[in-house]
Amino acid sequence: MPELPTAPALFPVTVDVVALTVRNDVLNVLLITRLIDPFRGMLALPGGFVLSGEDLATAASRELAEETGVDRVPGHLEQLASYGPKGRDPRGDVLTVAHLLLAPDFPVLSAGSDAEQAAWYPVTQVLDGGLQLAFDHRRILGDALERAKSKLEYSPLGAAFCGEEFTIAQLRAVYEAVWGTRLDPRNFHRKATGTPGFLEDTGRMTAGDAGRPAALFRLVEAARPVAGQPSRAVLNPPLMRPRD
Amino acid sequence: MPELPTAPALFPVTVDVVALTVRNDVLNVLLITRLIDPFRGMLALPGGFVLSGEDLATAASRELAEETGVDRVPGHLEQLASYGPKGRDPRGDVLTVAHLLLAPDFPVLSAGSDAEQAAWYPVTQVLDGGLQLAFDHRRILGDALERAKSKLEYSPLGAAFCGEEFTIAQLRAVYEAVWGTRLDPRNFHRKATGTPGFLEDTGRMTAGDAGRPAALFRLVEAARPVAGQPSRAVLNPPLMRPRD
DNA sequence: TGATTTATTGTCAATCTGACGATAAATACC
DNA sequence: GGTATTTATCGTCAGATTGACAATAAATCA
Repeated sequence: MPELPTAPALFPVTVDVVALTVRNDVLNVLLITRLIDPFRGMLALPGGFVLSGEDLATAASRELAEETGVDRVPGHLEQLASYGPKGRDPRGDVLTVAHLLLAPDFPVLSAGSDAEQAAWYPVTQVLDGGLQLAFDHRRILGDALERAKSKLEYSPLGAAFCGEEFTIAQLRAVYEAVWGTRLDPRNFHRKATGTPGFLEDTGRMTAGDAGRPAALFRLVEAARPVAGQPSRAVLNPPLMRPRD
Repeated sequence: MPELPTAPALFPVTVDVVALTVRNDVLNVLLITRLIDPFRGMLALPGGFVLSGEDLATAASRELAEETGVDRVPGHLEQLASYGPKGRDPRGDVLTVAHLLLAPDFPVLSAGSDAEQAAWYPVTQVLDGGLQLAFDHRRILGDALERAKSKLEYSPLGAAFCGEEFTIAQLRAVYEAVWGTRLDPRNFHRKATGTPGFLEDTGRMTAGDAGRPAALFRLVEAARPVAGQPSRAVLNPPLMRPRD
């Protein structure tokens, strides 16, 4: 990074949040309906401008709070990627730093008539179906989905979609929803419980549901991801392990 | 992303490039010596301001070209992460979008006396040893190294450090340098050549080196990463595979 | 009281992995 | 030239992992 040449170009910077959750065994994304131009009336990712003196993670959680009413980050928030600044906003060059939130299903603010209404939408409806998104948000959602899929492969972040305590079946439903596949319950159980440093039996059980009660697990403390930071691989062996 | 409120804050945006290569079996990073304040005389990552009308990837490759003299991107360039804008530049809030370049060893411009001199430095000297970096570049380098390490685990990007054609031993040297470990040559050979869709035998052999000549391989066309885009996992099986 | 549903434990063959022996094919040394 | 050395490559074998699927456990449902 060299000196200020004459005067460097200045850009408005926004954060956008791709909030994903699993509802009714289907992956959902949180979208708001835009009330003003450009793209008025269209669906968009929640987000907004970074304020001066503010950090990216701060801005992302602030915008999430403003547009959904949550009082604190309800899951795992990490940076996804940055887009722009060229040619993604009709008003001019705007850089956006997209973030990814993996969270249990949480209620969104039922805002008044003049606020931007946030709501959950099935991801497939947006990516395959006819739902249009503002700006380049469709591409961002696509990248977010890719990231989420691969995160499940080699990190314990699947648990971020569950609450504090969860059953193996609930965890499996997350994998099935994100990957869009079915998994063998018996093999999944073996792998999930057999992976060292992943799950911890709470000793408690579910009750009241149909079928045999299930044991409740929680994420091992050390496996819990640090907010905003990349999470260490836990589930998968590398290409090859060191000999020493 | 809502409307322009009153007037959104504007930020200078820079790109920084963490260029990694393997020289003499050791992972090296490209650094420049700063000629002006702040941090004059200190080592820093190559980078600079994003110009108006420019995209991030464009800016990154332009800055790399300006500071090293390469005429085109000499390896795999992808976005790493964004940092700031708060509290990382004494002159004020500056957002930087860090990029990661994985490339074969390439010569850097021997600039005149008034240009910023770029040179390769062993990564361990920076992270463990006494070398200080300007701004938050030490943290960025640390993140880049983490990313590079994990990329090798589940993507074919190790080959990005090699030239067009390479031997299995050269590829293994990459893994050993990035991971800082030793790998069993026989098992590595088996895994590398046995992974479908990874390597392709060119039919040609090395000659002149000590020992038995080695077969030359190249990356399978379909496995070649798209510049700037995340690369599909190739080497490792996922946590669990779809049943259907 | 079954019938049904869901959870959990096993079993077994195929594959993969890690440790390491043996052989192949070049250069290096004398 | 002949042998030592170096590096590449192929094989072997036991243990771990995976995928397919049987069997059992423990609840609700009808």
